[in-house]
Amino acid sequence: MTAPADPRLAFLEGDAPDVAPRLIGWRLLVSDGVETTGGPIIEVEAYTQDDAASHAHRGPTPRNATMFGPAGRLYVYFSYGVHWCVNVVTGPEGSGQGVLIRGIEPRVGLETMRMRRGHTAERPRPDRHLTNGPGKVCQALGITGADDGVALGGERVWLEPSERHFQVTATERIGITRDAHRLWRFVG
DNA sequence: GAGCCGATATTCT
DNA sequence: GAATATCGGCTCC
Repeated sequence: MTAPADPRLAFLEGDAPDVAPRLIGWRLLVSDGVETTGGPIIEVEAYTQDDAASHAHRGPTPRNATMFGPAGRLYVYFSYGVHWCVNVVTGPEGSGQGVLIRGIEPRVGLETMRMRRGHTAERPRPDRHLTNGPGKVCQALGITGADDGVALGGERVWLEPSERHFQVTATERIGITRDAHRLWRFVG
């Protein structure tokens, strides 16, 4: 029994390149017990084990172990020794794959996200800088390594269905060199 | 806005 | 020692 508890999330058991565009529009929400933050997913990238750009390409390590677990969990890793980035794990258990959340529309818990991102009265910045990058999404939503392996659908983090139509465009992935030709970045 | 650069955990050479 | 699924601060437009 490795399927996500929520039957609406059964599609996460598909392969990452198929799941990724379908995640566009789903509202990603995170609660710290007091404040809820999040918004619709608008930019993602797929990573598979058969993909030289993926952390899973060379097999399981302590860092990427969650990618080889059941679909519907978060894989959170520390990027460049500086930022946290979050994936939604996809595919059958034992396959190393996931969908990197590169951007959401900042909609829920705006004040909390501004505070976490350092958008203060002393240093005001436009909201468009809140969640327009994988490291920024984690900072605004309060996602850290403590969330690695957490299942979607609990009290901590969950998805809600899209409330409107998103036109999805496929492009090359960003910030990689190996297997960069694959059109596995999806923007809504 | 574009271009350069430093931060530095994890993994690989 | 080098590369990496990134970002913010800096300079110069």
